[in-house]
Amino acid sequence: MAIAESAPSDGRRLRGDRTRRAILDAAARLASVEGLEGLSIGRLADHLNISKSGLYAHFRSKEALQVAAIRTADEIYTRDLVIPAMESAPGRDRLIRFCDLFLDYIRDGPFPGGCFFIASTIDPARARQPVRDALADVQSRLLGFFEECVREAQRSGQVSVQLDARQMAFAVDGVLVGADLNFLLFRDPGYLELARSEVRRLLGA
Amino acid sequence: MAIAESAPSDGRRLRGDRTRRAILDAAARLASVEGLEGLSIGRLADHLNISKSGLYAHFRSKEALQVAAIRTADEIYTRDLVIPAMESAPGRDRLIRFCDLFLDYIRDGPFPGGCFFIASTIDPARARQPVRDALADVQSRLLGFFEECVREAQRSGQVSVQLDARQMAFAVDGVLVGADLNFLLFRDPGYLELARSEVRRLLGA
DNA sequence: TAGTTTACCGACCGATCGTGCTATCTTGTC
DNA sequence: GACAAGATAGCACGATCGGTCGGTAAACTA
Repeated sequence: MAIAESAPSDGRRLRGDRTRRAILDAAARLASVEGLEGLSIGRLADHLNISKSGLYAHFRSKEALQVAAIRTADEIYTRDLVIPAMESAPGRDRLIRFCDLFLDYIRDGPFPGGCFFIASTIDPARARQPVRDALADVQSRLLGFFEECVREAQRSGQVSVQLDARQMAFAVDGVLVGADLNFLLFRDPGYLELARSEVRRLLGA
Repeated sequence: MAIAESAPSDGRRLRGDRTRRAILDAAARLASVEGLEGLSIGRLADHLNISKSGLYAHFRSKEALQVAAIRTADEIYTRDLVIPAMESAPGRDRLIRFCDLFLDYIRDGPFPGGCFFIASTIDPARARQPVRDALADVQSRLLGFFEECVREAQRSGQVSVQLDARQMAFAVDGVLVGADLNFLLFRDPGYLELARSEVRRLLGA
């Protein structure tokens, strides 16, 4: 719904949609390395072998491109991490599965600069409000997902009800963020394994 | 040792040293917002009311400025966080004290963009090797400090010896990084309090 | 076939980037 | 007072930034 709403018979729009998708995929990948602000229109166009003005025909401003890239990254993470994690049982298993997938994704996923959202969250001090809002929205939903997993795990007795579910969700988020940053800095996958152990320890598994 | 090694009687060098220090302080502050790469010589000079070339006379390249800014930030953190934390008893108390000081620093400290090093660690994908190395060195020492605190806490029986000290240090680092990022994104000090509780919970206090 | 819509391009704009070169002050030594 | 050293400024460079404009080719509609 977000991107394609044209008549499928129109070859012009089909071509445009394909281009737009290619731009957004590349933008999300590049932004994980350069950050959302550091992402430059010129370099992005070069990388796609199209002209800057051709790219600009699809997004009226850099800000519009940034917001669309955030939505694209969100869709990619949902497709590759959230939905597969949903196949695991609700609660602890699901949360651990998500974390494992995320840690794999840092090393082998399509984002060469580590997690797209962590790279983008640093920039927002400079970013304009719509960009900040889009990022905050994604992060809210992520923390909510974690918290719901913890609550479900508490309902089923896997995790002590003494623990604050919100705080546990925050702790898990911290482990993943720490893994991303330390792996980026040291290029040492050991931190990903450390994170894997720590998530299990946190959840008493 | 790092900066001033001139004869204290020479007014010329005194003036230069004062300027250099002012540049580095402002650079560290600005870099916490813009990142080390996003930090621009022109804006930095404007902010200090000096000319770009006047600034450039002190640092032969942007890279040299970046590395010097990292060293400066390191000194600031050592002065304001590490040394005060050293007044607390070794082990758990010292680590908790450091974390509390760090979380206060995010909100009220001299770095308006949150922790300087977290903001800078995102960029290094783009950064040149000397910059990466300087950042990795600081982070190594931080994790080492955490780990030593945990080990000492284990020696004195405050923390179970069953736990992996390296993993605990990593977990504490993750909580602090998560607090910084979530506070930056949501501008909600609640995440700092959440981090405070979580550090205590991790260390069994 | 004529006219319209859409995708895309080349050329260009003003601003800013990092970085040099050449003065010009100020402060020191003799 | 002559001279050197160091701090700082003025100016300009090539490159790149985000962004605009007029135009062309292709695809659709009538």
